[in-house]
Amino acid sequence: MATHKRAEFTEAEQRLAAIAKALGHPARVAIVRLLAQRRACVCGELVLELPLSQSTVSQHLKELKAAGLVQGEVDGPRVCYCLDPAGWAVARQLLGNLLAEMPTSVPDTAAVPSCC
Amino acid sequence: MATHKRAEFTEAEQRLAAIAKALGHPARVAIVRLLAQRRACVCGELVLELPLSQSTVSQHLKELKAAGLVQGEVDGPRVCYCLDPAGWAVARQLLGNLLAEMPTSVPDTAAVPSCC
DNA sequence: GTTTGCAATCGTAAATCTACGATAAACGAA
DNA sequence: TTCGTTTATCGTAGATTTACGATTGCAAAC
Repeated sequence: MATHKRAEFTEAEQRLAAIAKALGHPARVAIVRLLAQRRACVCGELVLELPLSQSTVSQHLKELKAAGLVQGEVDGPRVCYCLDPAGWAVARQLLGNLLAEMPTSVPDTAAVPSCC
Repeated sequence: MATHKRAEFTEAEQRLAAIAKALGHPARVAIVRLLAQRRACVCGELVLELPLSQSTVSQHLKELKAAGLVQGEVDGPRVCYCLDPAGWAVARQLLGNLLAEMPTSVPDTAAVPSCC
């Protein structure tokens, strides 16, 4: 039965979860890092940098695109992938909000309430 | 054949991906938010607040615990769940590092290199 | 038009995730 | 000890994810 009950949650919760999920795989973290370091479209070079096949990398890129973190533009025979600043602005916003709500350090007594 | 090639990636990449993955579901985002808002252990109250069954909530809590974001202490017949400040410190660090590397705004020309 | 090279998609397989009900375990209270 | 409450775990089912090779599609080059 599964079939996700995602619809039962907030729009913001789903958006944040989608972004987090996109970053929830080491390969995709590595990809966005590579794209950021080069500050350029790495196209198929990603395949050379990663221990994955071309089709798998393409799939990961598709997910990052779906999450709005990466853009792909056709550039002749190859495809230029860039980070999408707008998507990262949303990510920064949502993740920042979440982190701001979370306990900041161990001596924060508020995180360990009396009932414990 | 799949079986994840996670071992091929950096320790930091895997750690970050694991944290992101834990936050990659709306229910788990909702859970940590609930725990933060109450700043208390909500135990089985979470089940009342969420559109999920008790066993499913328990499973999500298990994953959050595995990611180090949540702690559970037995408190008599019930279990007290609290956010783990240490885990969130790591999350803040790793996510902060990543976000710092990413493009900050649309007019950042560096994010759209010449080859595009 | 044909070939070449790169990337997306298809098909496949195994593993994992999501979700639930049912059951078991742990604890306090009666 | 027995009962009720609370939570974890087991078993199950379907969907999704991860990964790969093979194929297709597309644009430039020949």
